[in-house]
Amino acid sequence: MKAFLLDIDYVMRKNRSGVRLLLKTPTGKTTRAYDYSFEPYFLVDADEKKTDALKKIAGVKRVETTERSGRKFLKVVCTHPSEVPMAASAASMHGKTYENAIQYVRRYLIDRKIVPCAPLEVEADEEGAVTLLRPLEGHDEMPSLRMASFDIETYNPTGIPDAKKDPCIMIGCSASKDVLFTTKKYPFDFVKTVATEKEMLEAFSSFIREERTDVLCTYNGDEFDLPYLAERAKQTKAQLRLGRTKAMPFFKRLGLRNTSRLNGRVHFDVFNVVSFMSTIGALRLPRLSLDMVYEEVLGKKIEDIAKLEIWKAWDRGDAHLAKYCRSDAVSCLELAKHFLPLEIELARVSGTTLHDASRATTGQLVESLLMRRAAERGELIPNKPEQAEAEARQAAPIQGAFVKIPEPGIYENIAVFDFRSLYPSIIISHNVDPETIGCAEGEDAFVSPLGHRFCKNRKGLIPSVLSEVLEARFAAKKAMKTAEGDARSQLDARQWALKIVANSFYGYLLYARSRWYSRECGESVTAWGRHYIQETMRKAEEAGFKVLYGDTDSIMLQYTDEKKVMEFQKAINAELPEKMELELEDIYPRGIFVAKKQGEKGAKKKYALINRDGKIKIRGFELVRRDWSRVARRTQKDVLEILLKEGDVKKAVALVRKVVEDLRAGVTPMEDLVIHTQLRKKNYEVKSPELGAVEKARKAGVRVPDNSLVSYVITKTGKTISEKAEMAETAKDYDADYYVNNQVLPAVLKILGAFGYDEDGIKLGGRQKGLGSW
DNA sequence: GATAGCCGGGG
DNA sequence: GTGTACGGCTATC
Repeated sequence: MKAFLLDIDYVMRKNRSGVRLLLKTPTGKTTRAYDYSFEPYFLVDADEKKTDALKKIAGVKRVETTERSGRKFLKVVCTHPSEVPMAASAASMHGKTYENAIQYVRRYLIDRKIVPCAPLEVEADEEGAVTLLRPLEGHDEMPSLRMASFDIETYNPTGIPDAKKDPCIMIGCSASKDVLFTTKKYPFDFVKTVATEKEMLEAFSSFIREERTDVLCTYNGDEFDLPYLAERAKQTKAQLRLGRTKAMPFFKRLGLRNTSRLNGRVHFDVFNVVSFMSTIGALRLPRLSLDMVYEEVLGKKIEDIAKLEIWKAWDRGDAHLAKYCRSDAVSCLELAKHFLPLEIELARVSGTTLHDASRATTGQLVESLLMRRAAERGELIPNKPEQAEAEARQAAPIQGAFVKIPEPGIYENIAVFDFRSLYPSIIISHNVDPETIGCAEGEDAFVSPLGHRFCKNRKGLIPSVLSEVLEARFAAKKAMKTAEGDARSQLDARQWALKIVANSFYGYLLYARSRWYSRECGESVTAWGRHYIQETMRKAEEAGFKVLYGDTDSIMLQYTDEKKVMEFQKAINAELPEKMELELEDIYPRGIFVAKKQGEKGAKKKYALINRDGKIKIRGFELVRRDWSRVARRTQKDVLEILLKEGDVKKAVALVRKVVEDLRAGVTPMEDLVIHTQLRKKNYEVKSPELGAVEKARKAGVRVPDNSLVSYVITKTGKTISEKAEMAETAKDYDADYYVNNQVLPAVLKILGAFGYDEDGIKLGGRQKGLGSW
């Protein structure tokens, strides 16, 4: 039969080790298969004479010879995966050990050439034991998966929920239908009322089973919902059977995070995906809360409730709570559906399971792919570095990219160029690889600006795999042009996944825990990068452009004649090595560059541009922070818009003055003045404003838990700021001076400082020192 | 400006 | 369970 691998785990049955495959057939059936035929092993770099000594090590079943990278190694086969670490450690006295720190399941996937989420041919006997398993060609789409999501609410009046004592009060689910399990009655069809918490956990488990869920989605279920429910099940003696067996959720540490796995279903934690998107810059948000992410990604608002009000709403029997809980489950499922195609493609590109791919860092994705390809090429997979080595690598930074610092100010007619995939194209064009470096003098080589020599005669693993990735992306983008509907969106997800992986290779060369770390390769890449961008800038100046700014792989030029822009691009591309290309990103009628700090000269990485469609592109500015009042945030945004759309600095200053006047006149609405800060344990020597506000509230008998998100206003009463701070609900007036001097002015000075304005200048409306022509 | 230490998401 | 792994921001000197 044809099938797709949804998940795989290790099993031991009748003292035999093997893997359990979770498979999805094209007809939509989800099924299981077992394979006990794969033996764990590791390699030793030692002479055959050591065979007998190695055989005597506990757990060793057999010793064979094998070849890697054209050299002989001893292959030590163990009976069980769990014996490998001890056996490898014992074997290390006979020779250096390799490929011993590769998880059994991963080794299985590599050696059997099985790619998760990609088509396979499987044959199994009646008991599910695999008799044939091989990969099939092609990029067939995964059959559609049955998805469900859930979100829990807890009763925690004393602060952060404690699963040992605070009960779970609601479980909202979204699948083929929305159902909410709780112990109170609510006037909604989607609510299922049960008698006890125990019954709630069990009814929820049944629901997930009845839905025959393949992918169970959560938002931070790895660290919150699933461990919490597991503990509640323990406390209430409930059967929490969320998998396809009787087993409880399975918890495991993955680096510094916990993961929660289910038996026979994929636990898809959307928060992991979202934080990954945030770290690669595909999602730019100051906070990754479910409501903010939902609004940013899908453009829809969520039912909202203050977290601290949940227990009160429960006590009151407020029906709003049920709606809120459901909407969290619904939005979680929608986000999961939005990101799943990309994660499936990342799993296919990297060769890791959906579970692992959706929790992987970029380095892990690249490493998985390289390990696979190295094995296919018969090359030795290098070891991970020892702790000391990793620390030494981390402590030795290399010279990075070139940045041309711009003159702060406002500019018109800007053409922005980017080198397409600069670092990947440098790696490929110059055969940058830890194995090709160090080419002998006289041999044909690419020589980096730092003098490192990369042999041309054999193509390295890294450039080979990277060109394969870029070519696959090119093919996917080409196929997209004629594809429609689902096929098109699958191709789009695929090209995006390939882009993410391609862009991670350079970082992987310098990642401290990389198996293929090479400082020399990394610094050669940036050196070539600096060379190409500087050469291009020099040529731009020769061609009569003003080079405003440049950073790593992008160049911003000010032009007088638009026709020259395309001519310049053509001329540059004619001289670049094959695979390298300068692209015109966009034309911007206006842009501003801002100094990093007041007084600091440069404006590194801090700019805002507006294109011909009026779309604003902002880089490097502090994102909207919750601990700024709305009046400060809004004024900053308005100033930026006036500058970009109208190019009128005076008008921007006038707007700020109006805001200042309103504040002084006391007509600014109170809700624009609220500052939100998370209450944290602090030393009481320096009292923070939020702590001042909380202490006052507590004195008045209001219960404010530790770690609350506190909303306060700075009032007129008191001497210090913390004395003046008062909870937003009870604040009657506000301190205009504070809002002018500590909120609005600092926010706008980040921008207007670039135009020579200082605090007094804005207040008085006059221009300051050395202004340009605007 | 360096560096140590904290925190994310969840209720 | 062959593995024990992050990175950005802030406070503080």
